[in-house]
Amino acid sequence: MSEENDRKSAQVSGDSTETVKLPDLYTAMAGICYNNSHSTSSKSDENKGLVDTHPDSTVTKQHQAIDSQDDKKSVQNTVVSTVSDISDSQNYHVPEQAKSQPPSSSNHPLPNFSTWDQLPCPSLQNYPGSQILNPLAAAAAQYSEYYNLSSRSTGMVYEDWQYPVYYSNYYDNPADVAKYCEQQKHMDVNFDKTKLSTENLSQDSIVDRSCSTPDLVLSVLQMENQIKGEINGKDRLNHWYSPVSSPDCSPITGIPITAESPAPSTEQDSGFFSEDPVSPIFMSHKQTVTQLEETNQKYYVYVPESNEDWKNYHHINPVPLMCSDMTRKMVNKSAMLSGWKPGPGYPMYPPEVLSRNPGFKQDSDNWQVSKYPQFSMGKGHKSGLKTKAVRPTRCATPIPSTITSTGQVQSDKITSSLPSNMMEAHTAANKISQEMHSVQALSPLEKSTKDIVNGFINRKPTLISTVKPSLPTKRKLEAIDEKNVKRVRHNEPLNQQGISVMQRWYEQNHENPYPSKQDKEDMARLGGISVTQVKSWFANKRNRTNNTRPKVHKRNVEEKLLELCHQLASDARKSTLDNAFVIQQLSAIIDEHHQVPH
DNA sequence: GAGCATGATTGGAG
DNA sequence: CTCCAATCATGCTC
Repeated sequence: MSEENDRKSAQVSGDSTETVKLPDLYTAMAGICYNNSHSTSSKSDENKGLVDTHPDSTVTKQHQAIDSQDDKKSVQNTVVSTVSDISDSQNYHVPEQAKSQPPSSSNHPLPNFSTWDQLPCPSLQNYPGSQILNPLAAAAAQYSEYYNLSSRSTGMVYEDWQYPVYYSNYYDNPADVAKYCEQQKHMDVNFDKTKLSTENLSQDSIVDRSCSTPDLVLSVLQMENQIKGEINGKDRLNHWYSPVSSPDCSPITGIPITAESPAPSTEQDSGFFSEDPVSPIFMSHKQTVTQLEETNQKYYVYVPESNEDWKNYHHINPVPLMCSDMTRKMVNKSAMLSGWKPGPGYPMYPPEVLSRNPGFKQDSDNWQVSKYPQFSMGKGHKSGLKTKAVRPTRCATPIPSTITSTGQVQSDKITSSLPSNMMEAHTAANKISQEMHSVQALSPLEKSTKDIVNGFINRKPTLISTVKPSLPTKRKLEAIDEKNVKRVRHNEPLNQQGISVMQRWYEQNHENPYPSKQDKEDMARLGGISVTQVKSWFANKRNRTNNTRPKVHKRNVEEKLLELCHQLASDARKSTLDNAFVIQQLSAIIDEHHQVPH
């Protein structure tokens, strides 16, 4: 690995001693793991065959207590690894004997469960000193495609990308599938409903939605494997992208989620491709309505208050079916070790239904924004028919009917512009949501959890659209519109990870603080910000530290002139300088000045 | 409210 | 396109 790669790896992995536990497949996919800094360092020999032992691998008494409660349940393998291991599939090693040597449940660091329903509600658990981390963030951060894809969401998203998520959210029973197919047929989008097979759905799945999110995820992973045949030789390429967007969830920084954490979906990384990796743990059948003072919008925030709620998590969880290749590897490996297989009851989508738009260039190693403009129209889609991406999540979904100010205008515009089927689904989602869940205040959760929840409640609103708001070209025009539209701040503070990444680079390159395009892209990716933000940050940084080329040169010229003046003053007493020498020195400085571009 | 820090934007230069 | 300087916009502190 090159030195640069080493550096990048170090940046991604953060503290090399940091321990991240992947409790199991399910929690991994939920983007949750626990980094327990207060735990004891006990790891029995029994587990050594299973885990990638690490000096900091830890087990808490609390975990053990939980474990003991679940001892009777079937044992799941637990993978404990360092972040760097997770970040690098090659290092993500699980010993061979793990397959034949199940862990001792008494030493199992986290709750055992073999099905989704057995996973205790995370928000009810109190892991002292634990932080919510997201190992997938680090893994996904290495894939520039993820970010590029997100950043080039210029307002139009090809319909292909909507189907998987859309379908999975709202049409998970045969009746819905049929309805959906009918709608598609009606829309004349050259839609072949046979591609949406329902044969795997049991008749009673209408009421028994037994397919959990992990089921779904692995279905997609299986599908991804099929798709992957189309793109042989493209190691970096993934058809699905990790639902990771909030850098502060990442073990890169180890920063826990707080009220200051950025919204999972921002203007810079459109929500569709970067679903909130954390909020799912707060989504369940309980909801609270919070009025955001700034926007006067109401948001539902789902908070699991019981294990029962948590069990029902997948009923409303719209985790996008996107994952990085690394995620796939991780999940597949975990699934393999646990012997877990996708459960019945969920339709398998053939690749052609979900494949990337045909405009995608497969033959280039440089998949860059500038080269490949936003999704071109391809076969199977009516020319000119593009739809705005809908963020089909019910986490923090604005309720248009209750919005009275700025946000309402925005939301209504978005929803009313949706295709009828999406509009219907969106409405239905909210309706179902309201029917299913009574509005009530947060119950007394553990303080840490409550704080985190409040963080989400108070975070910036997430538009249901991924469409990057089109800003007026003139700010003064914006001001005029302010009469009715409350301005959305354009200078949201950058996340700490992004700043630290750029700061580090700047300090290391103080003499030449001009990152290359690749450097900028790397920093953007690692920092979870856009390339534009990187550019802007460096421009401001250079300017405000008087480190721009013109300023540096001016300073150099001034210093040389000053030095010459000192020399003149000094040598005047000695009378050793003649006019010719002074002129020569001044000319040299002037010549140098003219050579430097401004 | 002033002062400051910071992020974004603008228009010009190259 | 990048870079720059100026400026705008916003939030924070006092």
